[in-house]
Amino acid sequence: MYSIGQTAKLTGLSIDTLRYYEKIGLTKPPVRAKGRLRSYSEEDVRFLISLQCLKKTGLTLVEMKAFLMEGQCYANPYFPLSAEDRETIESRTSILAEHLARMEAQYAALASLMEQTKEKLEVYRELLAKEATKP
Amino acid sequence: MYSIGQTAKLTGLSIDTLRYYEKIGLTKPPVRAKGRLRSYSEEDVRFLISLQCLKKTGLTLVEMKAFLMEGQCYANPYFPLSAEDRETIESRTSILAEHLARMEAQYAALASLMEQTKEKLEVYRELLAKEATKP
DNA sequence: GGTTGACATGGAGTTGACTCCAGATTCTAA
DNA sequence: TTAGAATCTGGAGTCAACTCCATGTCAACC
Repeated sequence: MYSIGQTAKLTGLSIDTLRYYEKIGLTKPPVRAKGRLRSYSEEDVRFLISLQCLKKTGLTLVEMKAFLMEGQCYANPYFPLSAEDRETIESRTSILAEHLARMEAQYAALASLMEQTKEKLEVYRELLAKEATKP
Repeated sequence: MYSIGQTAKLTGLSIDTLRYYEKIGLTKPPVRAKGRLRSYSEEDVRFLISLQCLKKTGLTLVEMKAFLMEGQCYANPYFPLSAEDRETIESRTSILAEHLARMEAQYAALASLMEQTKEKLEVYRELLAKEATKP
């Protein structure tokens, strides 16, 4: 179990941010050591790290919250779904599918930008190379 | 030439955002029709669209501004560099290289997230398929 | 010739995501 | 036992990036 300070260091999030995420309900309140101090588990830490990955794909905190609530199983795809009814499964599927589509669009845009950037870099590098071999 | 309203529709940016970008110096002031009304060219529109692509790669407006100023050649890689001195070329090269590295990291993170999401989707779809074939 | 609609300006307000602060509590080391 | 460090709470402040507002100009249509 980690203190809030250790958790901040492990995840790269600030102490304030950890408390903020808890306040807005993005993370569940962690256990309290001695009934007072927040105490984060290994799993909590992994979860916080995966949150940052999701964030990088451009989701807002509110979207992430909705995403995680709807698909509780994000952490564990083998979450007991058999008890869920068909509609719930379909809803989760469509949320994931939409999110995937957005990520794919972003992926394609990134790829094209990277390609352009590489070409420009090449032009510069050639220029520098030519300069270097001048008399 | 397009009015600010038409430009907003074409680019997906709001009228206020177009004026805001101009105010902070991210875009150059467009020609004024009848000395009063902003009038955007095809090229202005293309530029605005490419700004949005850059933005999606996670650059802030300030970074984008610096990026575009430093490497004026972003729009045209064959910009007359011969007149520039070696240091300027090196500076542009390193800005582009750093930006490329960031994009590559983001690209890898996205790929891994997409992979995970696809796996989860697969699990759900199988569940739905099984349900469908039940007695 | 009056109303409508698009656009202008300067400045204020909003939103999301933190970040900081004051004052209190508790444990730890000198 | 007192000073320091880490944490607590509730609430205020900040920053980027818009977004809205009041008021004014102009051209066009009825």
